[in-house]
Amino acid sequence: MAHKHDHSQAIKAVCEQLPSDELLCDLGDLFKLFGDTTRIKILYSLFESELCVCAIAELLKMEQSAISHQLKILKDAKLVGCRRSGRTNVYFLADDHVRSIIYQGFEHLTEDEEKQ
Amino acid sequence: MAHKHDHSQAIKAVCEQLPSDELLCDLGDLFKLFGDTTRIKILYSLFESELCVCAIAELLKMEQSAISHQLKILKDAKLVGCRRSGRTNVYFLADDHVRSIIYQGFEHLTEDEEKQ
DNA sequence: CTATCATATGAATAAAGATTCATATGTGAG
DNA sequence: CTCACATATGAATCTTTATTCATATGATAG
Repeated sequence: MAHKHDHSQAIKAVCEQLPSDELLCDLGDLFKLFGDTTRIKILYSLFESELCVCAIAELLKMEQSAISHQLKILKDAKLVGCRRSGRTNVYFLADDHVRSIIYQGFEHLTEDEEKQ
Repeated sequence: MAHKHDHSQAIKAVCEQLPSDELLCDLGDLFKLFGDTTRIKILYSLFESELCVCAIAELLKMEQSAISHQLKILKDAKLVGCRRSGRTNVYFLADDHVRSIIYQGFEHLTEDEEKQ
């Protein structure tokens, strides 16, 4: 064994409660999507209304290409959906979970500030 | 202007709803903490009971050093707390928000699976 | 005190990821 | 058909970040 004091009981107990490795990885991957400023801003922008790519780029003052790349990631993960309208592509939130996840994070931050 | 069709109205409206840049960055940074498999596993392990470093390392079959580094990140972000007990350091969840944030992500994933 | 266990930490390496640039695709106007 | 606009995408670059290794710190038992 690598260590001297025994916690096999504790480990065993926790181990039984722990979700599968695969689910835990998926969970990490999900939060990773929210763990980038640009993507958070994109998602937040879509809270109220759907938007086309160049509107988002203009709003965030970023290059269209950067936005497109991030939108692709969000779309692949099915956090946003996409619809053609004329020659623009309109993106929208695909899921209300996006709202609630961001909302939880928001709550955490704002409550922290109150404590200070 | 960089583009031709006009969405200044939409941009203006969204812009007013958007939280400050600083808050959005903080939000990204918060989710970044959850966006790593090791950290998610650590947090999840602490759901039921507090644990010392080497118990977590053994549980996750990872090196003590790697766990320590991640625990530092989580502690600096105040997602976990730490208490000395003899010569071991015992870590615990610092905040119920951690549970609810992870829970929301969990919900999203499991509902997705139902749809398939 | 000293030896040993538990943990922390700095530096180095490796891997992942975001942005940019150049260019391709796709669509509608004329 | 052709042009211009909107978007997508591949490759390259730059940054960030996770892990490992070596070692430092800190605490208790004897």
